[in-house]
Amino acid sequence: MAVLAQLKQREIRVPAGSLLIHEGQASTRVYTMLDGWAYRFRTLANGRRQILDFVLAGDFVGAQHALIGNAWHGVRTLTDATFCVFGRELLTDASRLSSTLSNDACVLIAHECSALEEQLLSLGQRTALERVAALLLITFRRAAALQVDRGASGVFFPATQQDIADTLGLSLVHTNKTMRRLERLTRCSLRRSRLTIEDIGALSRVANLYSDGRPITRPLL
Amino acid sequence: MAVLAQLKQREIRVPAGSLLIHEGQASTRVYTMLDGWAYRFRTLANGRRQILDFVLAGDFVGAQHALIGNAWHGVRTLTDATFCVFGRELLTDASRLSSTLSNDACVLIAHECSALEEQLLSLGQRTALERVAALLLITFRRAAALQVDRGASGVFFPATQQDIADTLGLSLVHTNKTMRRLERLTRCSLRRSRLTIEDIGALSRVANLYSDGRPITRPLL
DNA sequence: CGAAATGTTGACTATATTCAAGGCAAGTGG
DNA sequence: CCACTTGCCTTGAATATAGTCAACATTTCG
Repeated sequence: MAVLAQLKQREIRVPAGSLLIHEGQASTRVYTMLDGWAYRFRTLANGRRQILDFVLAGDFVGAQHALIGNAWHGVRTLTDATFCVFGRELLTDASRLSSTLSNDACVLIAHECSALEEQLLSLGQRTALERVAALLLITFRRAAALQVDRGASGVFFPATQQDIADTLGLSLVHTNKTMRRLERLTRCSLRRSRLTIEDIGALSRVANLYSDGRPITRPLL
Repeated sequence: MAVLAQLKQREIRVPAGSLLIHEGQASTRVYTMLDGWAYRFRTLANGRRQILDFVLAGDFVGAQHALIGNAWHGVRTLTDATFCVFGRELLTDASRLSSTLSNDACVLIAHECSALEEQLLSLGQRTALERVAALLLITFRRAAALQVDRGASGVFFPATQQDIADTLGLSLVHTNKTMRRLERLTRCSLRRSRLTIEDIGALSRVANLYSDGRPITRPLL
């Protein structure tokens, strides 16, 4: 912890819609999100965009860029957000600084891999309805875990339907129709950035999630 | 290196089609593949299978399982294969053992993340034709890098069309038709596990890859 | 209040899946 | 050596799923 505090350069506050990291950028900084929402994405030459995952408070940003040199995804904020800024030494020299720190970083990246795999399962094998259900469920769990009421009053989820479409590899129109259908089927709703789920069980059955709902424990940086 | 040799428990040789790691297994061992082909996968409750990526010589297997406790993918061999077996201390205590080792492990996992992201881009945004092209191209590059002739004579790629279909999130039939079409368009071919590419440029243009073709340098374990 | 962004719906089209049938190649046992 | 099986590849036809286009409603924000 003392080591962490020493490496911390400062906190930054950025407005909604900011490009925190460019695609292909070789970043010398690593961030952890303290507050707000963002997403990681890649864009194809023809302009189509794939959102890889959403970034919430506590998540790591820029690890790949620091470790690989330049990574091929960008990061953009969905809301105003605050980040804690570290130098890349946090990762590249972690083992020299603190053995637990270094190990924690590895574990966090491994968790990120695991989340990407679940998403891959969605895009490859799930129907549109299942994809939407899986995304809402996973997002709900993550956001709810950050709230004191554990999501009893619903959670804030600031993605537009276009964002969700780009996450799930579906068209905007089809995403819209599928969300309305899911809403009818399981009484979950996402209106005005507020996600509420009446019957988690019903949604889970539709989603066909791979991992069980066990709360994930992971280190904090 | 001395540390590595000390951690190495033994080498194992497994036949084609073996399940090296079960889905959901909490493994205490970590492997690096020395020779052969394998793939990582997850299965849905309804039986549909998503192949996450292919494992070639030099690749790490089981890092997630060792770091997270239990990870949700399995690993199965496509050919007879040999692995180098390490205890999980390789990862969990890496920083105490050697600072470069610990950092290298992080970098390898970060590369894996990056590869998953490219695959996510395929499943989410690319057409069937583009997906096949991207997979063949990436696989060709990886396999060619392991050969002395750099793939001049083609490379060995032991996946069946069903495997490829499960990798790309397509049906077997559509995969077949698309591969035939791609073969006509770019004069690449995959017959009897032998992948040859006449015109890399043509294939690249179809594939619309995100990352450029720069050879990837990464640490070896 | 008005403009711009986001959400909603229907009709039509394209892409991919499913079903079904047959082909080829490698391996097995008589 | 040859029939026979088995696994994998190939193709066409019918169907389902998702994408595109277009119009309009609603919300958000300046």
